Amino acid sequence: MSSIKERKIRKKKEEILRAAAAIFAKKGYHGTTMEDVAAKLLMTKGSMYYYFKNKDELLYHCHKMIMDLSITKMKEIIASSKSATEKLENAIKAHITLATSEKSMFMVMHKPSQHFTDDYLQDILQDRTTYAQYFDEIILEGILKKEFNHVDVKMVRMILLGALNWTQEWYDPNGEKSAEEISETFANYLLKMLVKQ
Amino acid sequence: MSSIKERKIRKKKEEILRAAAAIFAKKGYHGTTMEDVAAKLLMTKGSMYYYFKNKDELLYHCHKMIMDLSITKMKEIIASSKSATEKLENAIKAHITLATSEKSMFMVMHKPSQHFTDDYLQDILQDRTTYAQYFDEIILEGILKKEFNHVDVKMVRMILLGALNWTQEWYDPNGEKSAEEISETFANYLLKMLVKQ
Amino acid sequence: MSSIKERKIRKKKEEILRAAAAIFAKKGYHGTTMEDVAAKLLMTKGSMYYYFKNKDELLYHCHKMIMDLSITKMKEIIASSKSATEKLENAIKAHITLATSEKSMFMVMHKPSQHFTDDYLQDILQDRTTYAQYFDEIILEGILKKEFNHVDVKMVRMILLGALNWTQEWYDPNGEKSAEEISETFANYLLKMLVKQ
Amino acid sequence: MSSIKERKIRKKKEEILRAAAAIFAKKGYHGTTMEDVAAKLLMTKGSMYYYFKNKDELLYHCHKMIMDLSITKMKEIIASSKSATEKLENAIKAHITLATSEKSMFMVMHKPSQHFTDDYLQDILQDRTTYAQYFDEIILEGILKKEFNHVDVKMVRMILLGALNWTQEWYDPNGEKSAEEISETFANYLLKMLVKQ
DNA sequence: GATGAATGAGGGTTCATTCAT
DNA sequence: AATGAATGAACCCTCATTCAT
Repeated sequence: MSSIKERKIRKKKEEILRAAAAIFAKKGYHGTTMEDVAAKLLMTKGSMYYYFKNKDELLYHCHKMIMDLSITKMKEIIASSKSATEKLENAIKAHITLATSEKSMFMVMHKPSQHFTDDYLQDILQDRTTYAQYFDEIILEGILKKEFNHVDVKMVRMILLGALNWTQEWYDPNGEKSAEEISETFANYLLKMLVKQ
Repeated sequence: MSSIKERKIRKKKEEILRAAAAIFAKKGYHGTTMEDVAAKLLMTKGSMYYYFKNKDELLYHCHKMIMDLSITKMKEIIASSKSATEKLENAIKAHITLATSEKSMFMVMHKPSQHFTDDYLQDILQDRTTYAQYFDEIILEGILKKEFNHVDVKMVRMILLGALNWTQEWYDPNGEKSAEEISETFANYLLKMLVKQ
Repeated sequence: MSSIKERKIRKKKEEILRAAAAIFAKKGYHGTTMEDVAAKLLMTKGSMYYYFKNKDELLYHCHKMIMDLSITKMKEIIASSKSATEKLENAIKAHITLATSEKSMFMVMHKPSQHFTDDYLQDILQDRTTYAQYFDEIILEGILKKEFNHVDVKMVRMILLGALNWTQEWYDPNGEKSAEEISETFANYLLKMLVKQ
Repeated sequence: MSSIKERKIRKKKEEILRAAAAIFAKKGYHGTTMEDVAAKLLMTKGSMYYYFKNKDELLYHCHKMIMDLSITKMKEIIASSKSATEKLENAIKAHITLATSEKSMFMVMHKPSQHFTDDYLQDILQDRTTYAQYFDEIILEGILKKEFNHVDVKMVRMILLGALNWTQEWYDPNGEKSAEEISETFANYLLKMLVKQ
């Protein structure tokens, strides 16, 4: 049970993470100063150290925040009683939804090995593997259920994730296509690689 | 006609760019120091300024080197008298070949807007647009020649480029699949989105 | 109304400016390192950037400090209800007093165009012009009131300022003549150029 | 007797000194790079080291060049069979002529103690003392010959030199007054301090 | 005599981090 | 909980100087 105090702190932490993510996304991790983040929050540099013990921690928790969301969502999808085709469609849509609605957080995740070493890195890579495996699972399920062709699971997953992650490089909230429409289109085209015609 | 001296200097510049790219790829642009690059070349920091007037210039010329190669290759492919299907296959293969054989250079190109401003950025973005247009051209040609389905050109191109660029995130020269095999597999799957069945 | 904190910071800034001026005067602007200044104040190089955002700023504020004093003093003199002769005497004395009591600051002002560009330079030159005009004003007043001969105002002003500024090149606090005496002597001789005999 | 070769070298050295002086005057000693000087002469940095063994030497010889001219001229004036008044007039004119015609060289001489140490500095200061003494000599002669009032020689000399040196701060070859006219005016006013009326 | 290339010592500046208040 | 001030380690870049060719 969390006290009001704890909730307040947690809320503040999240605010900080969002501000940090926004700036990391724009300027890159190294290009961002603690000052930048503090300024965006109308705090002072020093104050942030009360909530996060250093800059790495900021980045690490950004990763965690988004990976937690992603993995939770995938678990739901996997657990649903849908066809593999529908699951994959949903996974694609969920990924794009997250990549666009949480664009900054998502962008921050680029190249963790450039910023972390040791434990944090292991942890993050583990999350990524987990996430990838969910995709593999769906694809495999589709193959077994004869919904999908007999594809090279890993290769197909790489194509999927590549296409999906790339969205955050070009997606523009004010662009001509909404995230929703992009999702539809992507699911449509990408499934052509898989489903029997 | 270039004198021996000019050739020597050009060679040196290329050496420097390769060393820089390798380290940029590993540590990121901001995470790389001029010292790092110099050390890799057994030079002193100061000497590098004889060849490139600052760190930005190093990054910029890495971009140019790889974009020049990419665009040149694409021009060849476009100009060839092949079917659109074959052209797209070749483009996919060429992209993967470059992304894997020149992995470091390729990785360096991530997020130019985080590192450049103004003219350099415009120049780089222009190159990217040009490159993207070649893909569009092939796809369009395929549609007109009835080789491809009537797809949304931009969306398909985005899927293609996403999948292709993502390779450099996971491709491992010592991995179980060679770049060649990956190319084949990718071309195979990706074309399913396009060609009539 | 200034808080204690503000006063403290202002005091610190002034300390820094005085230290900087002392070293600029001895070694010249370019010959002075931020380290030099910091060392004199028992600070670290980095700390100084908390108060002044760069080395230029240090020099600029030295200029401002002394020009403000000079101009304020001149305004007083001009506003006083004395004869032009007395005003000029007072101006001469004031100038020498400042040039000797704030020797370092004064010396720093040499050749602003070698150190500044653009706005700062314009600002400084404007102050100088203002200061020069006060001298012209007094001389002109003297001429109109028939206290002075009908001299070429600008030339006489140049002679005056040249002689006065030069003092800081040779004045020695331990020398045989006090600043006071020098003032007297200078006023005495220089007025001979002007007053009717 | 100097060979053609020696003369050629001497000429080149003088060219270099003039170029150096011009840039020292504009940018200050520390603000000037060997590259700057070389570029102005269409040479390479390295080549200059054939003629002058380092940057200090460049500055030192600038000083010497102008001091030699100044002192030579003063010797002539002193040796002439003119009245003290005329000698002083000539000295004033000579000084201004040099300060304006060799503006750059003249400006270079500012604050030798900021740039030299030890022997070079002693040497330069000695030259300055010598030069100052010539002025003192003329003033003293004027007093003894009853042409001048019984003034404080050193003070008057300081006023004279101050006014004269200051000219190079404001003299503009395209200004409304020629160097010639300035000389006349200055001699006229400055002598008022000295000559009996 | 001239030069291209290299060097290395510094200098200005930035910034993550700390800590007393 | 917050902050102002200080620190020091790095980093980019400059430049006088050297030297083989």
